[in-house]
Amino acid sequence: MNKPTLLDVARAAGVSYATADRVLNARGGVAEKSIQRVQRAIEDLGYERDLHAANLSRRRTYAFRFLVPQGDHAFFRELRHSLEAERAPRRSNRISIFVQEIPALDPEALADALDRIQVSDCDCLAVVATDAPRVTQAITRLTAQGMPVITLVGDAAPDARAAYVGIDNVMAGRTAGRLIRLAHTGRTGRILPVVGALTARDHRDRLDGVREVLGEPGGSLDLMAPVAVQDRADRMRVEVGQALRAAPDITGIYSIGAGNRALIEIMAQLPGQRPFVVLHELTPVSRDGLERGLIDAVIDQMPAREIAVALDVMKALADGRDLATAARDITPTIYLRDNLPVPGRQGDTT
Amino acid sequence: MNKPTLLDVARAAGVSYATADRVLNARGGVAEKSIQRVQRAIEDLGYERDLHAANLSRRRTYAFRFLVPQGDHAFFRELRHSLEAERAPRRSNRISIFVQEIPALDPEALADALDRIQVSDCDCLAVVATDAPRVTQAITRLTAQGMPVITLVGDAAPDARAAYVGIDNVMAGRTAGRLIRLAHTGRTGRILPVVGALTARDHRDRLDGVREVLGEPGGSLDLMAPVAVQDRADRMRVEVGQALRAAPDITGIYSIGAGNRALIEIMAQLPGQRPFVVLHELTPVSRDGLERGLIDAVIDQMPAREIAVALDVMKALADGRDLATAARDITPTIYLRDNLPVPGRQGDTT
DNA sequence: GGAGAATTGAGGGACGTCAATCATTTTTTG
DNA sequence: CAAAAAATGATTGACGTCCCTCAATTCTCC
Repeated sequence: MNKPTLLDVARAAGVSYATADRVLNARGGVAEKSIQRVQRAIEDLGYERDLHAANLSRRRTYAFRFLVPQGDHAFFRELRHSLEAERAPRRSNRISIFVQEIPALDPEALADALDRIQVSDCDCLAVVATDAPRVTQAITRLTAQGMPVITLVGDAAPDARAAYVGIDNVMAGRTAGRLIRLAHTGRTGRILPVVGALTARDHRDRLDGVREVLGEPGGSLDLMAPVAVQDRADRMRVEVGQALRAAPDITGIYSIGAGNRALIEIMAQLPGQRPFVVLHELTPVSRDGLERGLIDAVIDQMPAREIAVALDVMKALADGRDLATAARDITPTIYLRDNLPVPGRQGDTT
Repeated sequence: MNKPTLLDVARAAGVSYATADRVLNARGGVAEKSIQRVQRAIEDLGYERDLHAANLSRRRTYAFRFLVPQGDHAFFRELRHSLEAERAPRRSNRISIFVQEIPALDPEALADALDRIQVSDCDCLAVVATDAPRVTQAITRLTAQGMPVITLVGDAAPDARAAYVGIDNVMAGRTAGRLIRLAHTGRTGRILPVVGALTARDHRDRLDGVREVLGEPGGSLDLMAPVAVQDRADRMRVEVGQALRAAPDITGIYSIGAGNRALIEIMAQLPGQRPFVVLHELTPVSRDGLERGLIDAVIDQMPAREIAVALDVMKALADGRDLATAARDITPTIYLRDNLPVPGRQGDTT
């Protein structure tokens, strides 16, 4: 009735505990036919090793390291905050979380940090990656040396990293595009895309996505040339203000990056019917914008959930478990003013 | 450096292991000043009991029971499927899941089932509740007898149950309303709400939600009287077909319950510009409708996530942990054709 | 100061696994 | 067939906790 133990397996296989243990842990020195019998017994009894007892016995702990960008951008601040929030509950599951902050938007600095990582430093590494040659190379090295590496939020080295946890930015852009189309049902319009910089892969992907959807047949929307604001509110204020004066017939704005505080302020001051606005990341600022009706939709990648999923995936990797059983799908989530989560915690697990 | 053990605590407190153990597990027979010193040491060292070792030692297993409605409605089928999917991974964490199917839409049958549950049957109970007096009474009894009860998907006995895991249906209705408003930017329209039955609390809530939003100032949408189709596709086909013939100027349909296969078929056959359609629950049928562009948005309560969250909450309750640390917020999620999750698993944890 | 009660210490046997050691049995090989 | 090699069995002490017993110490109160 109860879960079978390894002793049950040994008895069922007609071998000693020691032999069953040798098979289970692949210690070698076991005759082929004994291996068969033990595996047969494991099958028959539905034996599963008690991971907790095993970890207890071998004093195993899990050391997981995260390389995340520095800086005060709301998204990464939230990401780091979620990591801190997971620290205590995970700790009681023998998981230690190490967070290392890396200069943002600097592939070389990231590669340097990756190069300094030793296999002995941790059991699994998660890195907010930028797809640069040296980064790919460093990830490949770590993987080759036996350390599982996952990419978080941004992907790189798709052949080497064990998994990517994050949204598909083309999908996110398409989702924004769909919302914009919805809001233009039965009318034409001009849409202004605002990016941080077109050199950023994620921004290009989102732009591609929105372009795909707006270009679908049946639409009559004019996607303007993107304005780049370096993720800065001051640039946003200037550039978007200028664009709106130059083209007062703008009916929609898709802000792909950061600096949205200024965008929301502009909307607050705009006389008459404001354009339809979609932007990314649920932050205190964007939440406030939604609640005050100054913007229409926020596309969020749920950083807390990303961290939770990343930790689950890392645990699975460290245990040598099959990744298929770990959910790692993160879908861009749409927030309108009516389905905002309660400000507290959401998406974490224990 | 390593996590302190109870032996470390005992030493730090200047007492024996036995005394520290007596304090930790409140076995009594300890002098007040010793209690103080041990608690002090626990604080100082940041000691946390190793739950896995403790469970191992006391052979603790968790028995969680779920009362879910029978029937082949896609949502509950998905809910039951998610429960099955969680069975194996949870089992290896000493959690046994028992699922008991209850006649759907039958508060009396549910109350009967609840009445038959003994405290010894399980460590925590999750029930898809209907807010009926006998149900409330049964939940109150179980709680009083010391079994934590949570409500799932549907709430009842808010004073007695330990937590509710599920979406806020008013919020879901509001979200639908917001989407409908978005899709009617700059134009007027008539919206047809379709419910299963107005006796169902969740349907009423959703209807209230959509009414709230459509009634907000600045709108010019006419919310028609709801049509009831008993969650059945055949009724849906008849009723909605009739409504569309009677009022060809319908510009939006909000389907609050089930039977959407027929709704999608109707949309496929409609000549010209079809109405804007929002419905609930991501199922193979609704997913297909989205992908084929026959409907516009699906509001989903993410059953897999609900189950995962419910299990986490139940574990926390069974361990006597603080519920605050368990995320239990489920927000209605919006799916458009562009942010559909990969059909496989999503939202589960291990 | 002494009896009785309260408190404390010491220890042991679980729980299921790991990672050893050492002795014994079986198989292989020349 | 004997010696060497391979395989197996038996056993042990962790890991951190629970739960129990028994004895020793300290305290309380008359």
